[in-house]
Amino acid sequence: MQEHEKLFKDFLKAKGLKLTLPRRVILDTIFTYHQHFNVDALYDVIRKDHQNVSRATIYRTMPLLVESGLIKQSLRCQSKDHYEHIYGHSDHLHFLCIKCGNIIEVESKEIEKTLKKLAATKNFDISDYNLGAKGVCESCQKKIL
Amino acid sequence: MQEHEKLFKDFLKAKGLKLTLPRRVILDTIFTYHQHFNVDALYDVIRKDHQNVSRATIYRTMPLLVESGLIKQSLRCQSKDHYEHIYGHSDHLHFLCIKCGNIIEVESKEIEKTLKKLAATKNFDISDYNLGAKGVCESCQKKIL
DNA sequence: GCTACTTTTGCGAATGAGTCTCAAAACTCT
DNA sequence: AGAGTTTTGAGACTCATTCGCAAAAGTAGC
Repeated sequence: MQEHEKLFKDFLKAKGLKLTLPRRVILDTIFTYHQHFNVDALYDVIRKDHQNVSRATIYRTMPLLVESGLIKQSLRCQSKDHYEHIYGHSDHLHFLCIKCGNIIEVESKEIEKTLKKLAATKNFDISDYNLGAKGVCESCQKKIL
Repeated sequence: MQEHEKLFKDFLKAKGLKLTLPRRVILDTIFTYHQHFNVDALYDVIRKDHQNVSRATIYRTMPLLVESGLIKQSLRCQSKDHYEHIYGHSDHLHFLCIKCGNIIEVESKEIEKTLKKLAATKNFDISDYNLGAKGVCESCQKKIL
């Protein structure tokens, strides 16, 4: 059993829940194929090998994965919630290109530090960051429109 | 005509569009009553005095207001898009309390500066920031669960 | 102010991501 | 294997947001 499976299993167990086959398939698929993803795309990938995992189950599993700390909710894009890995990935922020939809990831230690400092001044207990910007990426700027 | 009306009118004109009565009502209501708001709440307020402004028109006007730079899209909360003023408000970031739903606003010059610097290294042309964190606010931390 | 033209509006229908229900299936423990 | 719980898939459902359309309102030129 891989590391992330073990973590998820422990998390579930602590809540009296089970690491079932569909949950395992979802978790493994996420950690095999995807960086950023949304449920729809995930569903398509999963369906290739497992025709019997339903959308509902994926939707039901996402909050568990988020709560477990393995993934987090990320940008909302084209009216869909997106997710990204946390486990095994260092904090970073996103630049979302509004022309091509690509996401550029950038290390963000400094911003993170500042944010924590600010939160401390307000006695706010941060559970999750959301840092980024929308704009136009380098290659889209070069395209003549 | 108030300042923000003039700005919006000029913006619309430049696009060959018109500052109609419904658009004016929407704009004025936003700038009179609201800091953060969502379309639903805005609709209720507007309806008190103007029974003939439809939801569809509000939905259609929001992107124009965003594009004009008067307001921006903000946190998404309870499955609803939220908006906030920009015109007349300095940049700030949000701490959203996941217990009580309150939003704490904090000045963020420093983070902004860092973000701009990072964007510059990637040649990314920022049009809109999105900075914030979720967590638990001071008073909710004190509540015993 | 009136005409001709374009944009806008309100209404209700449509869309679509995400949630819920429920009976059947899968786990877990003994 | 059986009892008791949690999960699941399928499809119905919700509800924010968008769309289509015919009527209404703005605008520019007379």
